[in-house]
Amino acid sequence: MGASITIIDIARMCGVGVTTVSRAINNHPDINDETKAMVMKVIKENHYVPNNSARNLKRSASKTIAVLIKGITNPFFNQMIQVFEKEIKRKKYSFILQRVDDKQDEIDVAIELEKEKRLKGIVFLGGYFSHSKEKLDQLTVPFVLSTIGMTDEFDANDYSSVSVDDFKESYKMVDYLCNQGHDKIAIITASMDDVSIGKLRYDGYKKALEDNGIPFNNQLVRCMKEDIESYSMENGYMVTKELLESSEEFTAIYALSDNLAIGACKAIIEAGKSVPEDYSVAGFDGLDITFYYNPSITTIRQPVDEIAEETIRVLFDLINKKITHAHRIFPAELIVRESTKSR
Amino acid sequence: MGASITIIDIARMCGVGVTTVSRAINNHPDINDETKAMVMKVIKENHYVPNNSARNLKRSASKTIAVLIKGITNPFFNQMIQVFEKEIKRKKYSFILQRVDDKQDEIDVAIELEKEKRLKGIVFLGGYFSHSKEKLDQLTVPFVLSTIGMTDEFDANDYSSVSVDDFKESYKMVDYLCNQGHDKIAIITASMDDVSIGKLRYDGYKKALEDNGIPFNNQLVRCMKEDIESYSMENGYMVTKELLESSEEFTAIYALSDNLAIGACKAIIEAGKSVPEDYSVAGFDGLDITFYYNPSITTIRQPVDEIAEETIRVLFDLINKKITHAHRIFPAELIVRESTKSR
DNA sequence: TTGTAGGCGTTATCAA
DNA sequence: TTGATAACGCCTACAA
Repeated sequence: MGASITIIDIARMCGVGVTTVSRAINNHPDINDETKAMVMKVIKENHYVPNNSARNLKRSASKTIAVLIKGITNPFFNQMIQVFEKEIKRKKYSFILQRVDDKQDEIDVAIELEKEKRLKGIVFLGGYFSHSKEKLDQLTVPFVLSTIGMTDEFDANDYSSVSVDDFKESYKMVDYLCNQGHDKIAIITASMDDVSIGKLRYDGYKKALEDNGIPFNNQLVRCMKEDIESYSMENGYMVTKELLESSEEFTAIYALSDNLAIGACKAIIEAGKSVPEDYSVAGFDGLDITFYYNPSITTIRQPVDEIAEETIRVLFDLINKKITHAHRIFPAELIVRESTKSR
Repeated sequence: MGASITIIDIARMCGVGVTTVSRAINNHPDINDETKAMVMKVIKENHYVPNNSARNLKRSASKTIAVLIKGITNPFFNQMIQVFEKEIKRKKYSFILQRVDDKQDEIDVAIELEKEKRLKGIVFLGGYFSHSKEKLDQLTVPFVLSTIGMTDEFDANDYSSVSVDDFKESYKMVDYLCNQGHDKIAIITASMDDVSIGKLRYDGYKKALEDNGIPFNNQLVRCMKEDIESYSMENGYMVTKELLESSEEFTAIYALSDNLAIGACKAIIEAGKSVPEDYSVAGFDGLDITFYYNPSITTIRQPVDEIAEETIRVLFDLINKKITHAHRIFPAELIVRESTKSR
């Protein structure tokens, strides 16, 4: 214990120099096959494992990509991560997944990790993004924002992104509800000071109402509870309960996420009402559960795999200096299911 | 770019020695407050970030705990991670979350990480566990298996664990179904060569049938599809569809996980049948969604927070050498909801 | 309170 | 094909 076995120990045991051992480990060409086999055998027998800190310290560059993920709660991140991993490995790079706490600054984490692991590129997944250009400039390797809503306050030349158009897709859903004859559409949205996807989707809602000549009713705008996990089923449940208990009339609820929508359905069903007979409910994201829920839920399906693949493609184009920046917008799909009906 | 700024640069810029800078960074007592402030100011201005690899390399020990998680898909891991993080921080330790691929060997990952980060302890979360004692012995720091079903083939003195008794809790559920008058209970289970929780829960099913004098019917045992993500809604859906299309009679389905149960419900509803009127459905785990699903789902709720808290408690007892090993079993709770009825 | 110097475990450079 | 040796960036006796 304590003094772990090192490359020097192995070298001694093999009667060779450390360089030779290092060559064996790292598959260098300049080494005799027999020597290599012998070294590897000794390594196996003694369970020698190279120290990564020392490696990273010494190595000038390593072929590794980090994915920083904020709000690991989001269920479709899992699927994206699968794709990231597959694509990154296909490029013969290795892949690090780093969770970022809600309170942590993802750029700070990225800067630290970049030095520690000699990263070649970074993917930021989820969360809001509001950092000064000065801060972004501290990142010396290419990075891509994936599935992160950005407002216009950023210079598009300063970063790259891959996502859907949250404003437009949100508009699409609300417009659909309007076309189904709904004119009292409640929304479960983020807090009013949200500047990311929450705001974009909310803006889509307002614009769709406006274009359909439906007066905006502030009483139908319901923000998620601050003290409950955001975008969660519980949050949708609580907010909807309150809405139902209020005297406000409405025929449809548009929730900013599928989980919120599920909570909404539950609250409605629990109140002895029915979806969609009494109230239509629509979500956003296209989670698997929306298909399995009863009733199945009308939603906007984000093309998760495509977004993930394109994210990696853009990142490598950045790494290989084929481009300096890029913004890719994917269309999402309105999936009409049982939870909404015309009236 | 390239040559990143180092502690030596900072020292030069400040006109002090590196030791002083190091002291400032690491909050050492032996440093003049003014000097420290000055150093920190220069660090801020130049965006200096210490290189973690160098730190880890030099440090003989660091107060950090790693949580290795296999199958990040499992929804209640998120909740456990929250607790881990909170508890570990409360002990003034820092916390690393490391995802382990399905194909990776978690012990190998742990060994590497232990050296790289000078870990003080490890939590293994999820997955199956079948490693030789020889391999486990390569871990030189304490570790705890959390929520990992273990069969008897291990010497209980070789490791520590915190979990529920999967056999007993599974028995409880099936026994309940029997008491409700069900005698044709289908099960959606893991493949027959599973040696972990899958086997334990399946064994509980068989024993409960036996104790209730119900003949075992192999036709009612349905294994998850190998080519679909295990324990997923989709898997439960496909298996149940097949079961319904077969001529086999049954009145209840017991699924080894809540997600499987949800898939089962969907298949039943889609077939024009009703839960629980035509078929009762029961799950296992106690995920939030079981409350929100329609109908709400009868399940076994694992005391997630308690398990997580106890895991950390045991780990620190191990670290502080208060104990040499421990096995904690938590009781789980049968929650009867709408998806099951007596007949 | 501060600075100098040695070493953590590797890999890269160079010479043999 | 090999091996000695100098970094990599930091921390920490020890000395001042």
